[in-house]
Amino acid sequence: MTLEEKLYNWFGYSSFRPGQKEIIEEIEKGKDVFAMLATGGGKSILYQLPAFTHASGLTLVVSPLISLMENQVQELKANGLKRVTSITSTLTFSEKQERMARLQEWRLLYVSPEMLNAPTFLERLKAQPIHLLVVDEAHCVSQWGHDFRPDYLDIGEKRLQLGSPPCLALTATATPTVREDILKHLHMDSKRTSLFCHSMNRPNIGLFVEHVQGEEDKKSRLLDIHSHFRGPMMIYTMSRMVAEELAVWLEEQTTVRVAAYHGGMEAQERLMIQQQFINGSLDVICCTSAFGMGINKPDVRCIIHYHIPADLESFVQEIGRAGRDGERAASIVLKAPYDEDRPEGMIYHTYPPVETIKHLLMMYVEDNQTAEQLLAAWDEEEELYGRQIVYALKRMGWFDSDDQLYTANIERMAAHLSKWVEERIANRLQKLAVMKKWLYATTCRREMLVKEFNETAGQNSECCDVCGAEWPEVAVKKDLKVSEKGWRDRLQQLLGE
DNA sequence: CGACAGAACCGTAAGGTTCTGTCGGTGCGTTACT
Repeated sequence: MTLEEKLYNWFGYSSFRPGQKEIIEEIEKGKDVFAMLATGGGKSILYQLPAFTHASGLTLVVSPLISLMENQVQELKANGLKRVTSITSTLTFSEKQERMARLQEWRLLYVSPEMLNAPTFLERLKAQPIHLLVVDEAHCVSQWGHDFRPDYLDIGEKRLQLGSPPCLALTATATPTVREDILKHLHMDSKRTSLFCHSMNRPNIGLFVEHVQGEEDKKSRLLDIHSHFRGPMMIYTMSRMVAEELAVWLEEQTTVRVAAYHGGMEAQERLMIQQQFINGSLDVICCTSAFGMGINKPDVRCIIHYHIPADLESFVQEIGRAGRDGERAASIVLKAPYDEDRPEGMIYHTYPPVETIKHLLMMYVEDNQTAEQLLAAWDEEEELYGRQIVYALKRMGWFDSDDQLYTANIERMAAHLSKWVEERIANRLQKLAVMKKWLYATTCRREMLVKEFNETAGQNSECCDVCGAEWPEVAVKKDLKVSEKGWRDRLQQLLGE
């Protein structure tokens, strides 16, 4: 059976999208593959097809968000592909046991890197031949792994323990440095890995940066932008509070249907807002970086950065959510003078101060605690610090087999940890510096952006403000809020006020 | 680390200056199988 026939029989598609077939062929040969494909470019079929059509074995997918896993599982099941599941913390203990007991039945299993790192789970998994290990959103290995979710850095080691199955790393955006980082941490041999890198450039998204004086200017520009674009928009801010305040303010000032979205909100509410935006019953989302992964809405016309992101990769990820339908769209950064220094505070805030490191190490010495006991002593706000430190210590090999810390040389450990923190901060400040440089670009912004990804810009229908481009004209839609309000009123009348 | 809001201070009062406290992103896991 040809690949096309398999595709039709199992998924009902009559042809592949550009680039898909070549990648699947490499996977079927058992090779390691790194694939950078534009979002919405059909990444999941790359491993789903081999997973179901291959004679035997399990395809293990490591995915960053539980909601993404659940979406995928639901979608496949709805298409009649039943031998797929996920194992996550949302399940009860017995549900987890039940799904693990049926490992040989599943063709496709979705898990988080943290779950993969759980010893009991890994032991069960080792008994099962793994046909392919997929790392979805692989940029998270580099972007989140080094401090926020350290388990990401262990996927490569777990891969070895699972008998080194072939590995497929998937992402939409990765700079050359991030790419190398991913290959290194997943133990993919760069000489023997097939690389498929489609351009990250999105020619239909115009790039604009506006240097404004302060909050008032930003807000008045928001109104201008809103009345120009009309269509669905996303507004990124750096704080949860600002996201909420902006949503309220826009609601008062305009007729737009708007909601806030950030990581501090209830999961159910987040899900609801996400769906309302996707199905068109919300026009604008004021959000933090929590919003976006897995959002595949074709007609987003404008991405506004009310605050600047801390690096260009995040920026590219975020603006990439505009214009998926190929129609004209825009990225607009509103930058006030002090904005460029804002992320710096956040970067420092992420890592434990040197005194904290020493304090933690002294606690180890005095109480002779294990890593787990020590982590339990940290309160929630400091949990991240505690985890970073414990993780760094583990990496440096300073725990014995009983999870006890070697306490021979605390001063030396503290020095090493401080150096590690300094390097992380320096690394992120460096990335921020590139972001700042881009904001002050005096030559074509697109050229500069794609150059960071080792590409050239080529033909673009929209360019940037430096090149003299204007906001793209987009089809003006009807004023949605008015009809929505009418609908609400009618419903209220039906319900008897 | 650093921006900002609000309180405290100065004092003819009013409004300006200084001080203090608060705020700042992304998510997973967490229980025990016979």
